[in-house]
Amino acid sequence: MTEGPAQQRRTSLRFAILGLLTRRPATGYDIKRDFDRTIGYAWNAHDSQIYPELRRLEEEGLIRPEATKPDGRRRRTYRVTAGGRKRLRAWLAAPAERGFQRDEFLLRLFFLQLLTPPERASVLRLEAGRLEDELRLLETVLGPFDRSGAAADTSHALRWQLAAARVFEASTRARLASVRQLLEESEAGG
Amino acid sequence: MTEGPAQQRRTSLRFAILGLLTRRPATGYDIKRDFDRTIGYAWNAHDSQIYPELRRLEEEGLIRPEATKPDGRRRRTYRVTAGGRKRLRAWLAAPAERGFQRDEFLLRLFFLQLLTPPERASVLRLEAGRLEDELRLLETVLGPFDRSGAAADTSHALRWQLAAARVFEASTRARLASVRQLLEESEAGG
DNA sequence: TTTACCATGTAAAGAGTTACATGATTCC
DNA sequence: GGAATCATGTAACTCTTTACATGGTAAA
Repeated sequence: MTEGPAQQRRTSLRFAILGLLTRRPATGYDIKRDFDRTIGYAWNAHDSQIYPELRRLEEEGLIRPEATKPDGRRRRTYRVTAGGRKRLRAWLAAPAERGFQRDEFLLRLFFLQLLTPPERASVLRLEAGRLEDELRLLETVLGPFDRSGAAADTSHALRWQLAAARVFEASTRARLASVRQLLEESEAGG
Repeated sequence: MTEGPAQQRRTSLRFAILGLLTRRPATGYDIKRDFDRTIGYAWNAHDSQIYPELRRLEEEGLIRPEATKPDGRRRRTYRVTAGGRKRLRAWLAAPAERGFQRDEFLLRLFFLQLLTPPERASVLRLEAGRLEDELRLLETVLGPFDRSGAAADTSHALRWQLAAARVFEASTRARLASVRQLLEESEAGG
């Protein structure tokens, strides 16, 4: 009973990193940028979380560093191993674990009664602005590829990346519409 | 420079708790249930997080325990203080801090290319089912009050609680529609 | 030469989850 | 008498953020 089996890491961060590494070998720095530029709307992490996770993944044999040319520059470029790919696929196919949802805006909205009408309108306007910013940012992510073309070609490697962005876009737009409607109602009758 | 000012707590948990306590005095146990029954789709916490937070809120004077009747039963019922209300209102009116979004399903979707077509369909079906469950659960939350009536009366205290649920519902439905469409495309052409 | 970008970390603390532990009351 | 519910916590661990720290390379 004193047995201490390695605790299972449940986080998605490691799988996000493994996934990005299937696209190309990369350094920790590259991975951070790839988050920002491609999948940041769904997952992201700070450098200080990425580097230790890379070390753990290496220790577990899920990734390995490329042979480094001694150019005097400190740099580790990683690749996914066969074992890493296997683990990633297993995670992708597994049902998502159910945890609590956390949504700070909805929490505020729930208690908005406690503010004055002008304060309420301000909160709603801020959220609408934030959602608009997100949609604008998403356009930059979607820019690189031709949207309709990639969507039609079902065998295209970018199809699912595009699909993820589209799902995010759709729910963000729905939310923006709801918030705008609340704002109108609030300015008219509240 | 050795000064150690109390670290600011950035979490929304304390405000969720303060908010619930504006609705009625409650024990930690009550608060847990209120989360589950009212605002759980937007914020929630385990007992083991709620009890220590209640202690901290009490220490900071934001809530206070009611005088306990000595009925032999260990129980602390809390109320919000004037200071607590003030802090809650300040948080409600403040712009939300921008952090990273985290969405495990979108992360999976982004890398779905790595699975076989039947595995992909399975992942999509699971997510559709999960979203349907969420909508069904939301109906239970919305049941207690007459929806159209509460929405029309802009001065009603429940109006904003209903609004929060409606925004959540709208974005969940949009997401479900997107996922179903991907499923159809995937079953037809993939 | 200085600014922007490339590159990698450690330390400390806060936030959240899981497992464990205890005991009273109420309803059947 | 047993099960469900009420009620409160501690310990250990994992996950995430913030602050700090360092140094190389490339372009203007």
